[in-house]
Amino acid sequence: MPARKTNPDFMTGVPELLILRLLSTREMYGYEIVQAIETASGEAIKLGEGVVYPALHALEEQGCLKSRRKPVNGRTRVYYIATAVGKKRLSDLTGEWRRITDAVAGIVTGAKHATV
Amino acid sequence: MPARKTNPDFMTGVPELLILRLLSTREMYGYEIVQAIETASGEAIKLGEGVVYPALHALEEQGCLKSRRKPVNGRTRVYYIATAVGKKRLSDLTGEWRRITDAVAGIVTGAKHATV
DNA sequence: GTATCATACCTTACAGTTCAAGGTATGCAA
DNA sequence: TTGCATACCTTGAACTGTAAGGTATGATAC
Repeated sequence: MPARKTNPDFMTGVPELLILRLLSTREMYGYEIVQAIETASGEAIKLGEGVVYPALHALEEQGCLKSRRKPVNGRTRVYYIATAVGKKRLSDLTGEWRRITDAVAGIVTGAKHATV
Repeated sequence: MPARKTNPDFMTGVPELLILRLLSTREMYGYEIVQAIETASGEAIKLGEGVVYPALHALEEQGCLKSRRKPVNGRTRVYYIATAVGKKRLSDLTGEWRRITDAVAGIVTGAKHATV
């Protein structure tokens, strides 16, 4: 009852942003993304597979990603990469992310907003 | 149907953080907080009353805030201010906020994490 | 030969959050 | 007396991430 949060602070929308960012450069598969984010964030962000797979499916359905199956060592991987739509989306999301975080930083840092 | 979002990106936990920040310095009332955040954020962040009032009540119940009723011009306002517990909470939240946003910035900016 | 682990994909139940929209009531201006 | 800004509050809806589970393969260890 000490307020157990299932949707942790400051994480909403972050998975989508990071996934689009990673896939805007090169082709990757789900399991790889999970670990890439963990590594690239210095362990600060760990996305479960329950976040990544549904996100990939949703993004593909929206036309932001396209996928292809590729057999590797007898095992099949599903590789995703961002489409033009996905890159546009990434650009929009990045701008939104900056807008919000800059605004929050301004207030939290006490910089108020100038001699008000 | 184009994916209407009710829980906008990057806003989870932000109201709590901002409210605690404002009330860590001086006493304020709900309606005032709504407008203060709008102004201080340069219109970037606008919290509805449906977000602020429930948040105030929850924070008070958790011991993070304390309130007192104060009549002003025949109208009654409920002023809130952060307690020691609330300041501790603010400190924790701020740290968490930095951790997440720094990590995201690192990836989005393409700085990956090489050569850190 | 079989137990276990890492890989690799996937789904579901749950809980918490914000938003939008509504509701009450006062004081002041037109 | 109509309307608006103030000032408080609640409810329903929708979305999101988490945790936990489920399937199946290949490699490693015993």
